[in-house]
Amino acid sequence: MSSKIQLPHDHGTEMSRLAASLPDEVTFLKMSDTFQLISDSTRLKILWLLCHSEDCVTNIGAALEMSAPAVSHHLRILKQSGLLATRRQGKEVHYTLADTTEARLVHRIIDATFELNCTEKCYHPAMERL
Amino acid sequence: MSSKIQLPHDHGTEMSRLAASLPDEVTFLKMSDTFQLISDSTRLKILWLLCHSEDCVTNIGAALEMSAPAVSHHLRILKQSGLLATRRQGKEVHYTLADTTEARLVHRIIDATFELNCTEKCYHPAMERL
DNA sequence: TAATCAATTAAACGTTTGTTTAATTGATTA
DNA sequence: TAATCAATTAAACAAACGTTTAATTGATTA
Repeated sequence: MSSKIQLPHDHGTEMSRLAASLPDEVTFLKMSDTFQLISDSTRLKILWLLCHSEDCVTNIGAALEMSAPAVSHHLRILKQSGLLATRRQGKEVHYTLADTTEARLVHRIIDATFELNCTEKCYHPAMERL
Repeated sequence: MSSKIQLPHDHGTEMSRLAASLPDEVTFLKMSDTFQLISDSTRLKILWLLCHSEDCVTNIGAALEMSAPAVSHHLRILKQSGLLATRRQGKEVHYTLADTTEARLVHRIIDATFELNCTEKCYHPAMERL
């Protein structure tokens, strides 16, 4: 039998059992941080592009009609969070989606949200979970 | 043949084709707004609870060990966004997940994120898409 | 109708966020 | 090495956010 937590009111719901099995604080913080990354429309656009291609800062800025510093600012946030990886190519820095579980989760969420059909190139076993 | 957008650099990527089929601004704003709702750990906890039960403000506050005004503030945001619905039960107000496509998308995202197994009770055809 | 409990609202506060402009660093090539 | 192009960093600023405390509204019941 699973444990319960005593609540002020008893409405016969699952709430007291749910409260007892609430994931811990750190998990909620990590997950809300991930959602925070895609809660800005500029970052969502950048990720939408990088889920299906890769390119330099200048091209990403041109595609979104945004200034280089503005794009760079968001790319830095996304890279620091571990969602993006970079590769220097001469004068340019090419950004790609990172090869991590978190990045694949975000990829899946974006695909589902925009109802894209992802090609085989995008397929990855860890993405099955969403 | 799909159209392209002229970019400053040509790296032979899909970027110029992607840029031409970028979803419109309003779509990105709507979707980032949805993610903004789950980018706060308190709201994520509330939604995690309400994805699988329903209850009054007092019980939700007790489950999360938070003050009534703080919980009420977030419930208002979630209700105004259309993610939650309410039902007055005497002195209490019971909150439930709304019966909308957006709410089902959020439900799916949360389940996938926390790797919950959703029971039949949670099943809904529109959720198949994620 | 007075008291009580539940929920919401309002005001205030400090914090975080995203953009802009300007300056700087990194790498290539004329 | 001087010039050029790409990218980043820094400072400044307004706007948005989440919590707290205190006051208020809504509904029930003694």
